Amino acid sequence: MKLINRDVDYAARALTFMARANKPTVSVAQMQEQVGVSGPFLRKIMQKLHKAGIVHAVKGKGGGFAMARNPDKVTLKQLMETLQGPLRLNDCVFGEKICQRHAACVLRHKIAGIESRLLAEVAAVTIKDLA
Amino acid sequence: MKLINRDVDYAARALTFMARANKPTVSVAQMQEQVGVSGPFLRKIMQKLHKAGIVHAVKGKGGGFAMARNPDKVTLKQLMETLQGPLRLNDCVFGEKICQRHAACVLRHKIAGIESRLLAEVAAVTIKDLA
DNA sequence: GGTTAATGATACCACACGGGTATCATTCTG
DNA sequence: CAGAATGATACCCGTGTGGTATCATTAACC
Ligand code: FES
Ligand code: FES
Repeated sequence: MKLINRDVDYAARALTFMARANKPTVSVAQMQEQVGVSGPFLRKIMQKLHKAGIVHAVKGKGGGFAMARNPDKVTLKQLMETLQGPLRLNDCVFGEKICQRHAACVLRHKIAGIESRLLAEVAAVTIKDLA
Repeated sequence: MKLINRDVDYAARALTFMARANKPTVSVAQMQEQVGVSGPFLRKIMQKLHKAGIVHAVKGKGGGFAMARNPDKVTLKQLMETLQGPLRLNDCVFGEKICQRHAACVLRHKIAGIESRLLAEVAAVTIKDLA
């Protein structure tokens, strides 16, 4: 059971790096050594962050990426949602069609509670906390 | 990100069934319809639970499985550990060898905190709660 | 305007894992 | 001995994840 995958891990590092850098833009080439990952792979991650509006990108020579919001406005939860898909820990493994117990299912109920508390926790961690 | 997988889900149902049944032993054949899973698959799960000492097994005609402890002594955490491996949400994705920052890493620190609270939650849910 | 340095967009690959089935061996009851 | 149950394995297959490669596009600088 993984809470976060590598994408999220690398993204957290890259963003932390950017937050500390305090430059207008940071290129992948400048980050890759510190982050400790190959250039192409890091680019793919940054592109996803770009699509999600977490960073903005400047193309062309001298370009790179920059944070689109303040570091304390970017949460771990957002990174997880962006890079590993929507965060539903467990809706019933069987579709609601098959499962008659859905409403009454105690296990699902318990897990829903755990889930909501977990989400609150990952939403409370920001890049600022990491930098 | 899945909190529990199907094995755990089915196991929870099967154990709940057994807890309510209150018979000396329950065979897979008796459970499979209620649990909603094929016989062979459920057997594989039960065998793992047996190895883990959560149920005991009686072979031969008239045999089956029975809970080895009281339902309030079997926790969701134990099922998860048994059926999906040890529960470390995230030790550093890179081995400790590569990662120099291990001790200082803020992200790891945050996640460790989240993890311990999550484990406490899954350890608090017992089969008795579900039955 | 051409070269170079950067991102954008895809397409692809290889491996591990999860979910599930099949098969044969073993043990107990009657 | 026959039948009913678990024990132990071995296998399969679809999907997800980590990672690479390639080409297109944009902007700066000489
Ligand atoms: S099994 Fe479907 S909700 Fe519990
Ligand atoms: S990256 Fe290794 S512990 Fe943070």
